Amino acid sequence: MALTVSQVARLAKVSVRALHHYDELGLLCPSGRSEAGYRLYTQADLERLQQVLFFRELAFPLEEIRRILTDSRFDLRAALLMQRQLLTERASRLDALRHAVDAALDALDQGTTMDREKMFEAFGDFDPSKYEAEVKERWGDTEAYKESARRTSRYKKEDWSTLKAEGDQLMKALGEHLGAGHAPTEPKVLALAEAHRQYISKWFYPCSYVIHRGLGEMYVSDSRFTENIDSVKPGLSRYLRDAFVANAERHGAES
Amino acid sequence: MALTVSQVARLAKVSVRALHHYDELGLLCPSGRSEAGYRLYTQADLERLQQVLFFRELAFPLEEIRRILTDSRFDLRAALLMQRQLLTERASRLDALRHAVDAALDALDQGTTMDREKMFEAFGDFDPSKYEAEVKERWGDTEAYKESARRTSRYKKEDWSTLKAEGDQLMKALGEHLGAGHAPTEPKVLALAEAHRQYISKWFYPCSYVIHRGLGEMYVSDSRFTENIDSVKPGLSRYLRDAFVANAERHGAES
DNA sequence: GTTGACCCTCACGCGACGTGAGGCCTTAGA
DNA sequence: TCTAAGGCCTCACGTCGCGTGAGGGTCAAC
Repeated sequence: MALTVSQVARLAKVSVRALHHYDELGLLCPSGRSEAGYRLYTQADLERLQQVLFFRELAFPLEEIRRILTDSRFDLRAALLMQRQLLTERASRLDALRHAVDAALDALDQGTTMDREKMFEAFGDFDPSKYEAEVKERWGDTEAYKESARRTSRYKKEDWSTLKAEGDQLMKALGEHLGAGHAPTEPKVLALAEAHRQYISKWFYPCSYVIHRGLGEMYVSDSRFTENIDSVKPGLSRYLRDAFVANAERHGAES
Repeated sequence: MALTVSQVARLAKVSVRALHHYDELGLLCPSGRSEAGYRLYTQADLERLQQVLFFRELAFPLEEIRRILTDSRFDLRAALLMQRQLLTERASRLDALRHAVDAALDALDQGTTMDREKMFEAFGDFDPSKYEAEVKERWGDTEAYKESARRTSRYKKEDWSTLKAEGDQLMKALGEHLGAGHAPTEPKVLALAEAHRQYISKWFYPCSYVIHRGLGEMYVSDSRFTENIDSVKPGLSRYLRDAFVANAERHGAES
């Protein structure tokens, strides 16, 4: 019942070369080899390949996919729920792009010039896959992770829009405080840090002060987050970290 | 009013390096340079960048984007309509992927094994961007191209599903004739070739016998099409070409 | 004048394969 | 049994679209 490499390639709509590559990487190794050295794939291999392809579709780097699938804590159901969530987010982004095209068409029809910010607002990424995978890895908080996946899997486009608007609003407000020279420990700033923690609790998972503080540390220590957040306002990631730390301290979270 | 490279990068959510790269490629060259050699971008440059990013989002290779935008026949409105269409197709595909995830979740919940074909059916590409761009380039039939873009821009998800099902059905039927050893010139096969021509006329643009014959030639001469079509049944692309040629000849199309 | 942010060109490297070379294996048909 | 076609293997160079860093010049505010 084993399949050879070309049979799998045809079935899964990937190239033979890709399957070789995945074998080399240890991402998807065939369960067996014929006496001639031919790769032989089983049903379990196919199931693993499906997971690989879902994650690949969601732009996860192959090495990261390998790590996720190899992790002893890997849970297929949780993975599928997360993948579903991320596909939903992708669809939402495609919608935004379509609206951007419509706006460009309108501008063209009316002979007007599009606002610069509006021209590009649908591009760029807040890629939740990076966020979620990192949370999972950094804190090993499987319950929080699962809760997040469970909760967001039910979100519709409108939910994602609301969620994103709310998050962007918080970031913007914090960026303005930074720009105005307010210290991250000022009450107004701490109130926003608290609002951010509650935003996470509301939309993703229960976010304790300890976790929230860790999130702030991660914003600074991981350049992917730093870059994304600092695109709102240079220095914002550090500012958030400081505010989250101060917020956690005033609520008695242990160091 | 000119913008420097970092201002544009921030606005458009791309990297400075990407903008350098696009300049090198001749894809997006700044309209000016300061005395110090700094790149200076204008509003027109921003508009071109928006087009670049739309096409990039749709996975067009950069060299191809450059060719399209540089083409004297480039029409912004037609491009936007096509981009809109392709984004719709992408959204449709995301939907299919989401259904695939749901199917995997169901199978997991019920402890069953997914059908192999179903496991992977949402993966792989019939990428219309390749098709449309090639049509535009090969035949320079701008009217047909525009008609196609105009028509399909109004299609909804259901339309795309119907369209795709119909196309797949035709391919499958032709593949079965190939498998059964029927010559491409047999009446039954020619009837399917005619149905295919009408399918194109119905869903995309008026497809003359000359154009249809050219489409068949393209299926054979361009490995991207050959591979895709031959994945249905090996040798199908050549078979289609022969059937389309014969169909055109029986309808008096000039050689 | 100094400093920090910005800019330039140059160039190596990465990830995910595509492509082709050279040669062994399998199967069906003569 | 032999042959031919299609399949498989490993090896390795190359492509595309940048990321990253080096070395050095420019600009504006203090």
